[in-house]
Amino acid sequence: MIRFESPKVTADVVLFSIYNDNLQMLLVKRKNPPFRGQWALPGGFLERKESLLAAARRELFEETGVRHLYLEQLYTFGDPGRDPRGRVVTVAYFALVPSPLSVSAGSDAREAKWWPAGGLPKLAFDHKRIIECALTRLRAKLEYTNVAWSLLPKKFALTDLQKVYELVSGKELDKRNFRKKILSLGLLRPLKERRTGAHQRPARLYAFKTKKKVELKRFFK
Amino acid sequence: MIRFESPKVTADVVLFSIYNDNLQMLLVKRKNPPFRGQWALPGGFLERKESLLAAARRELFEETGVRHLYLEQLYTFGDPGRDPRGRVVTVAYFALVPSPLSVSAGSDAREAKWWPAGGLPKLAFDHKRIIECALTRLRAKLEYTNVAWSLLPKKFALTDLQKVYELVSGKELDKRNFRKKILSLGLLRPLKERRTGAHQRPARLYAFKTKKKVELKRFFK
DNA sequence: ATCTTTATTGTATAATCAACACTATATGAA
DNA sequence: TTCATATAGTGTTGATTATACAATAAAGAT
Repeated sequence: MIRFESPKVTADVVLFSIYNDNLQMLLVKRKNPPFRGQWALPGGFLERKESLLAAARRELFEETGVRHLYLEQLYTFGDPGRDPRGRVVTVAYFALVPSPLSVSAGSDAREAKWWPAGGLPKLAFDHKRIIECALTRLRAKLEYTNVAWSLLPKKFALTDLQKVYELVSGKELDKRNFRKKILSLGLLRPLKERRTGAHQRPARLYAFKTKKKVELKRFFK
Repeated sequence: MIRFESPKVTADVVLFSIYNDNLQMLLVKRKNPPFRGQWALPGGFLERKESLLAAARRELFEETGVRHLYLEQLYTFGDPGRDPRGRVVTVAYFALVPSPLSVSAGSDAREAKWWPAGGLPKLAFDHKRIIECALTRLRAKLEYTNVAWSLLPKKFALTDLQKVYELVSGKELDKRNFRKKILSLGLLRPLKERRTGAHQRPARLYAFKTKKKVELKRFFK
């Protein structure tokens, strides 16, 4: 029934974060051919007795040192010819970490770097397509789930949350309507604490009541 | 970099249709071990130089003779131990065909049969889980896309469309509100034709203006 | 005090959703 | 030809939700 040597299977991860007023993505520089020296998604081959999710988690940890994050399967890419070494089927994952995140310390020696979603370098393999797929998914999930909240730290101001929505969707939102809607969901707990900055009124901080995934009614517009 | 013999990759398909007042799914009886004689999803190993989508399409055609249908990637299952023969990664697809569909003529000699979603037999491998995943996807997509329309023939009455929504979602819908909403989308073209039945007023038939996938606002409730 | 910067709050209008019941038109039987 | 039956078709009202829009509050720096 098996008609040829099996494809190789990899797990690759599209990791998003927000800092510097930008939606950013983590890429690593390839140290081996093919595409040596080019930027690519972190990822690698599935190990024996390892689930796909575990492989994604392991690869990400090796590159970034990050262990706890939002991680879900994105899509599987398996067109013949997408890897010059031979048949490779890639199960892509989609991940979110709160900003700010220092990512320098990968145990893997590869260079890892955050890139703004708007200004990515030339990418190895079909990784451009995978990233487009991830961006589409992120924007879509923003509308009907609370995943975007994984991009924030434990304590945050409502303005921060609004910023996440604006940066990901690329649309400006009305502050009053945003706050009304978010608060009406009843998923945020206001904290005693405030955050103060230079020359401004201090902002009240909030925390999520739950870390669980929630399905919302379609969100904005 | 490759540490062990590669996993095998299969494409399996969860095919839905509606007839007999039921949401039905196509299963095939396995003629070889493992799970010989048990029911399973149609599918099989990826061929050389064949894309994942092409593999799903080919497997489905071999089992059912169906060529034109709605087909999208569902999810990839790769836990170690899900196939007793060894490591197998399955890319599952999700398919819809209009009813009624005669499916008897698979070129493959395997027995194929439609089963109502509510009364499935014991299934081989982890196919029960895959089917649950597909049902969840179908119900979700019903709410914010027009995919469910792939379950109808070219010409249909509004009652038929409502029936699709009711059978998939398991909820009864108000006839007046349903018709208002569907027609307000402007995606249906009323035909001259009517369909007549015994002892009843004839129903006007409609057709979809487009076959393309459309993203809708969240649909019912 | 005053200036600067960001935080916070409410209202009026429009659009959408949800609940609800009767009339219309065909067939077949009396 | 009338009647019974079965499904098709149609509007209104009240509730909820979405949108548009601008002034005041609190802190730090000078």
